[in-house]
Amino acid sequence: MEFRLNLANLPFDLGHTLDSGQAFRWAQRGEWWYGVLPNGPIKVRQEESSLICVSGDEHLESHSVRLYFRLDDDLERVYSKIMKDPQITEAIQRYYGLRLIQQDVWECLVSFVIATNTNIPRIKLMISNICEKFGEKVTFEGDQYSLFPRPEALAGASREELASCGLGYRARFVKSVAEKVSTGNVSLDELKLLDYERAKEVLTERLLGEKTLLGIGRKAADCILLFSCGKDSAFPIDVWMAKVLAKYYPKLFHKDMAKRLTSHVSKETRLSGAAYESISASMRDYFGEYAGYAQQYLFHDARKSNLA
DNA sequence: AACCAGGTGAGGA
DNA sequence: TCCTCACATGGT
Repeated sequence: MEFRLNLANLPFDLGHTLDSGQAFRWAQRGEWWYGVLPNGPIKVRQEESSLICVSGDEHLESHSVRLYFRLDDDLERVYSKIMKDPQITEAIQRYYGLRLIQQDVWECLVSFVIATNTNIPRIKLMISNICEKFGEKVTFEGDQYSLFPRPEALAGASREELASCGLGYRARFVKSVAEKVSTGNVSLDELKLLDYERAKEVLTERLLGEKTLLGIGRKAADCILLFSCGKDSAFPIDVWMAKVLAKYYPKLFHKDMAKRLTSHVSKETRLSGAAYESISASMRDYFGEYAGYAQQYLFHDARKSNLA
């Protein structure tokens, strides 16, 4: 299956989008980016005004790819809404065409459970390992690829098997969420229908003092909602974003919150739950309905410029 | 050899 | 509710 999507006048930069740390299974080989969508492997390449897509999946429709890369988002409109200051304006200019993408919710959820307290190269390695060990195999252009493992496959894995993928202490969290999802204890389909606050409650809820989804805290929940559930106002705060906020946006916060941020950056203290939510809400107020887009530009810019 | 990485859960004041 | 600590692993 091969088709090309018309990008005429659409701001879109495939490279910036796939290199921005929101999805972990894309790899650049030559002029192509290779990835695996829920239904199979695909390779994509950008020309001046079109996106060329090649997949072994005969049922893959161009519509699915449009949705995945969110090509129907009016990026100029997004820019006009979030361009509030020189910092974000510069990031937009540098990474013009970077888009949020709409990932599969289950894959995104597991990815950001794995993404805690580690770095992006190792996140990619761990995810690649579990796909190879537990994912269904598919052939594309003579090479073997692995689909992302279904919930049942990871629920059925032993903690040792998962740990052997390099997950470390995350193994028990991954097994736990896989069990909750595969038994239907938690429904991921409903998340897109709920508003941001309610969806975040579902992901982070405690029943009788016990967490339903182990390994998903405030930050992971925000990433999942932003990258797979269309909650564009979600504003995840990780160590990079804390640095950005402390350095360029301290005036947006009350003195005590600004201090907590700098103290958090220098590892003296951690952000309390209330502090995280307060700061994140301030950024939602500041950037508006597309605050998550702003976050992604600032995050990518901070990483690429190796912000101190 | 400490320290860091897209943090989180558990336990106690 | 907040603070503190442990946690697997691989790279500097």
